[in-house]
Formats: sequence, structure tokens, C-alpha cells
Amino acid sequence: MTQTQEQELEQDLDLVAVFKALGHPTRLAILGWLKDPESFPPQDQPAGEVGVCLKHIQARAEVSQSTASQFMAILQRAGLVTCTRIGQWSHYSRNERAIEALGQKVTLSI
Amino acid sequence: MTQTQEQELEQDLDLVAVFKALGHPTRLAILGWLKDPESFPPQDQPAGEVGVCLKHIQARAEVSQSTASQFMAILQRAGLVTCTRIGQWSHYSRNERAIEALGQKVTLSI
DNA sequence: GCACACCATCGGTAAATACCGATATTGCGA
DNA sequence: TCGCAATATCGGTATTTACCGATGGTGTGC
Repeated sequence: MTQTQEQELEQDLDLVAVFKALGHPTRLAILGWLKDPESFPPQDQPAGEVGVCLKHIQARAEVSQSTASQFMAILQRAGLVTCTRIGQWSHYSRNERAIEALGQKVTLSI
Repeated sequence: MTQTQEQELEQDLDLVAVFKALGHPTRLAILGWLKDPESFPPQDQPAGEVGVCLKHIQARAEVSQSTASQFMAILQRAGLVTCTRIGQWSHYSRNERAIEALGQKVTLSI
């Protein structure tokens, strides 16, 4: 488990950063797409286990490589996704615990 | 019931607009403050019933009158607050049903 | 009617975000 | 080692957002 994951599970979410990350139609859509990793094209490692490779996210979002990378970095810094690097690929998955915590927090403390 | 309230209760929340509205520290704080309307200075109409007058929100947020007005308009367009105009005062309250619906939506469909 | 208070909107500038192409970094296979 | 593929980061421009003061509309009391 990476430093970032650990932090996001222990420490509270920064709600403003989370809302900023979600306040963009493409980023919000990406988070939705990641609920069904198998819907992406096949890749060396199974998407259901390690996450979806950036290339596939970029292709579906129809943005440049750098924009896709930045989108995922924003989602990751907000704690909403995690990144598993295997070889030259960065695989992204939803951080379900953080997303569940967000739902709780919206319901209880917004 | 106003047109806007009706719309926001019937029709689905625009999640991106909601997240944009909440992706600002002051606006997020205002929404929290409105949970305790009585904590604001007294006003002609009881804040618990009609909402908090803009002047008081402006004072606590320490922004200009125009900025305060715009903040509340953004929250209102996102459906998170409602506005009750009485005489020359605009009173703002949390739209608890919309906020609850947001919690549901975050939990179920994000 | 007039003066005043409250608020929304206009018009502007400053700051932040979006987005891209180019470049740097890293891993892999020949 | 070299070249290539995947990704992160840099440097720039365009767009959006933040924020204010000024202005305008509306209600209230004199």
C-alpha cells in the first residue's frame, strides 16, 4: 500500500479538493467508467484486479495524453482513485472506501 | 413553493454544478453555517423559519456584498439552498431534501 | 414624493483552471 | 546499449472563476 493510499484511508478527506475534482464533467464520468473496468479494452494485467491503464482512459475521454494524466492525478490527490504502477503502465482504480466515506460525510456533515 | 424549488425537488440534481458549487471553501462553509440559523444575529423574521438574511452571511464570510450575493446565487442554482424574499430581505436556507438526495446519489451512483 | 436600506447585476481585473504540445523519465525488448 | 512505448511533468495560451466597486431595481418609512 502506497503512502497516498494509507493517508487517504486514515486521514479525513479534504472535501473541497474532492468536490473540485468532481466538479468537472469528464473527471466525474471517468470515475463512473471505472465502476466497470472490464468494459475497457483488454490489457496485460486484468483491469478488474489492478485497474485500468491510462491509455484506455485517455481514449475514452478523448483528451490528450497529458490532460488524461493530469485528470487522474487530480482524482488521485483527492483520494478518489488509486494508482498501481506495473512496468510501464499506470493502472487506476476507484478508491471505494474513500468514495463510501464521502457519501457518509455528505449525508452527515455537509 | 417557487419554481426553482419545485424543479430541484422533482428533477435530478446536476451533479457537476453541485460539486462546483461545493468546491469552494467559503461556499462549503456557508452551507455548514446554515445548519444553525439561530447562531446568526437576530433579524425581523426568525432565521429558523425563513432563513438567514444575506447581510449576516456576508458579515460572517467576510466578503463584499456582491460576492456574497453571487455565492448564494451559485448555491441556489445548484439547488442546495432556497431563497425566501420578504420585503427587502433575501433569506437563505438549506434545501435539506436536495442535500439528502445528494448524499444518496453520491453513495449510489458516483 | 424623497431618502435610505437591502440586494442583484454589470463591468472590470486578477487569479485559477483547462488543455495542449514538447520534453523528461522509466521500463522493456531487440 | 539502443530504440520504443507509456507516463509524468514542464511551459505556454485560452478559458473560466473569483472578487470587487459601481450601478440599478425595489421595498420602507418619513
